[in-house]
Amino acid sequence: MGRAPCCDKTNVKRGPWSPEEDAALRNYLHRHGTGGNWIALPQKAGLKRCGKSCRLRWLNYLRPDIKHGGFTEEEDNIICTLYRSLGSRWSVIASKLQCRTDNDVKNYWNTKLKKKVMMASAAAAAGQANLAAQQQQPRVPLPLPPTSLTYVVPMEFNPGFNIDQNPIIFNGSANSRYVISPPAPGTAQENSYEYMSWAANSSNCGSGGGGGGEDDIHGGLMMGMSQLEESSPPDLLNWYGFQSRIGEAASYNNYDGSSSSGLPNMGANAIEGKPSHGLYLESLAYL
DNA sequence: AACATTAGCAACCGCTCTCGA
DNA sequence: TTCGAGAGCGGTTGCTAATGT
Repeated sequence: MGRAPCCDKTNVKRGPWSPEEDAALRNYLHRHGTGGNWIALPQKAGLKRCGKSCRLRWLNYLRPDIKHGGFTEEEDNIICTLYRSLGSRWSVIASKLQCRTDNDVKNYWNTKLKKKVMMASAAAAAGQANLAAQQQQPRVPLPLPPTSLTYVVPMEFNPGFNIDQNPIIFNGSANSRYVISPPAPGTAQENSYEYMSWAANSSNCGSGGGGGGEDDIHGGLMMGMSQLEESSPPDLLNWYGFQSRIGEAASYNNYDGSSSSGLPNMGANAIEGKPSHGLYLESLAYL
């Protein structure tokens, strides 16, 4: 035998509240208060609702001292902090915020804030991994650029390379702000074709967001990326991703459809026999 | 334009807690 | 001390609007 229901479910209305019902409940509570008994309230107020439903409607929606939506950054921080220490004690968390209900806080967490926090922690974890990788291997000076290339970026030797911090390229003008943040060594993305593609298309790669995409892979050695078509001014850059070994010739497609071959410049610090990866950035405008 | 999917949120369900008889 | 009614709470559902295909 289970617990007795709080009301006769067959004789109560369920679902969304109408404006008339809201008005009836609001008027009754303004005149009489709850009287300490929500169960008896609906009958007195002339509502065909369960007492629990009335209580919920009042506490979560009709109460004059509550606000909905528009959570501020400060409220986000409070919720996150309290959630970390208390868990899903929504009523306690809501009590620390001005004019918020537990239901509102709970819904906000489940629909928005949780995702926001997860994305932030994933980004932080990736950052930590990158940092750890950088600390693990000593930073090696970038190789000298070959004549036809503005720069060579062997990620393997310089995983923290950030073109933003190398104003030698394009003097940091608005049209040439290219940032490459390689994924952590050992991850699936590291040096992968997909990553190169991402780098060429990512909004991190400059004003205009790239749009280049990638050319063919030749011999599994060399990846040529098409120029960043949408960069401004156009034809400023060629990007060539590469993956090769010292002494191994590679062929690759140029963005214009022609092909080239030869020994990729692996830089003075390349390690014999060890695969290396990177991006060439070729400045057409500055050659 | 039509349909499918997703996001947001109000409301419900059922369990636990509180308190008075 | 026990019991039961009502309140409180957190998890879940289901509806609707927005967005994507």
